[in-house]
Amino acid sequence: MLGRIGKGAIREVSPRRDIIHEGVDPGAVRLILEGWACRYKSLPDGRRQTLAFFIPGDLCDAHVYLLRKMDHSIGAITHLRYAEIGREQMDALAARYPRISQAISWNELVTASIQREWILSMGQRNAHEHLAHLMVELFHRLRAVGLTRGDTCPFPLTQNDLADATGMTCVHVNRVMQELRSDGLIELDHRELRIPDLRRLEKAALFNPGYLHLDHEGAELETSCLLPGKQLTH
Amino acid sequence: MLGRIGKGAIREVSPRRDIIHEGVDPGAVRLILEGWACRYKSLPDGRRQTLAFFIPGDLCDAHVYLLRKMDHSIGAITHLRYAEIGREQMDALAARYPRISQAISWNELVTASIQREWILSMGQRNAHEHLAHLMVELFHRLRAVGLTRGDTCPFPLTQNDLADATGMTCVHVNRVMQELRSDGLIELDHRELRIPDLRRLEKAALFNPGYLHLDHEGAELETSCLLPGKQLTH
DNA sequence: CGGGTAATTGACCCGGGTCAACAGCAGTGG
DNA sequence: CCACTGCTGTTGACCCGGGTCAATTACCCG
Repeated sequence: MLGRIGKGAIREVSPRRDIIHEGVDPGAVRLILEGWACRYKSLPDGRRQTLAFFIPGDLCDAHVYLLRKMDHSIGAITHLRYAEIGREQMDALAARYPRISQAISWNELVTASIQREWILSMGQRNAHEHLAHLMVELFHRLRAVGLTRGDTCPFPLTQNDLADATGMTCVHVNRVMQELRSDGLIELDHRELRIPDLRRLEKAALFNPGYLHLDHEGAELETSCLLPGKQLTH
Repeated sequence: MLGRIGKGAIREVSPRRDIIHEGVDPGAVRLILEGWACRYKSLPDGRRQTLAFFIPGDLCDAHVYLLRKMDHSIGAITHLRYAEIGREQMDALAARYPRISQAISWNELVTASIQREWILSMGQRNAHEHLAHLMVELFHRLRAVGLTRGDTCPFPLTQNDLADATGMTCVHVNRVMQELRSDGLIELDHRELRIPDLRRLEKAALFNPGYLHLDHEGAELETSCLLPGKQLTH
């Protein structure tokens, strides 16, 4: 039923297009249905930092509409399909289906937790650990919404995207990725990532799954339940 | 009246003590009444990263009680006085005073926004810009809760604290701070920070105040309204 | 075939890390 | 009063992870 409510405001954008820009009034919440996007900020001189990646099932800032101005931008990485849910609609949904409101709060908490782990990565992990960590994180998140097949998952990020996200140069990303490959930790081909031995990559990344809170009692509450094909039992 | 409700659970800890540790069940929300604290994470080999600083009026993760386990720790920096507000109490408050619930949501959003700005700092700002930015941010936040006097504010952080927060070495923090001082951008003495020319420091920090959302229509909704001496008009 | 994006490589450089010693205090216990 | 300890700040010498610059090589895709 959620699907139907949202259907009035389904939008699509092409790769590398912004869907909302810093400084404007957010107005609505966005739910990613298909494709990847990213949240980013930039400095006046052009330096740019990716703050988060969004995959299907992710909500772009459920509560931002409380704020007057976006403090960051959101851009499509691949071709993107998303639902735009207006403020009133959102409030109505929350009031009507308490589980949705719960799911959203939970989603926000996990998002914040991921942001914190990114700060840890940027401050303390070296380039190898950082990139490895990023890939492990994305693999787990993709798996949670059923977008992996065995030990492989889609991976549309360019080395430039990885550079923006880690604060490194794409030249250095390239060199480190080559080492990860030659160490047999990852295989990357045609935008498909294969992780032959997840445990080994996790160890190399100093990965501790706790921050993703995948074990939560309300795991089935994930906003992925808003994705098409799922039913809310209310 | 808030004050009274909280009064049953006012606690104190000495400097450098943890008030809650990664892995445990949070159970309650904490409201800082006096002193500074920090949120931090560490890697198994001891590398440590500060994720946020808390000053009076700050709420430590209003919604964390939805999660089973803390994914980070919170430690006192100075002597600290805080209120512990249990889950039921929190829910009761939120139900009774809608403005409080609003204030909390707003606080969470700002906290997340600050985390994002930190990622930007870590990834794109150099050491000078990063440290300058951190000081400007803290100054603004302290001013918003009335803890500045003119161009000065308390500043209990050691160079080690700054190193943990910025991902630099305390040796390098030292050198950069000396340059900021010799450039006349800051004066720091006896844990008191003076910023002779805020605009100039902000420029050096590439500071853009938007992310703090200080101009929000509900600025008076800040959780600082939970601090003693303030009345809720409901 | 041409143009554009993404990946790769090499040579060189620099911001910031590492290691180690030392100075200034405040507290503390004798 | 003083020796001792521990924390914070400071300094110097040296090193390295990762950045910079620039050229080259795949790939698409129309």
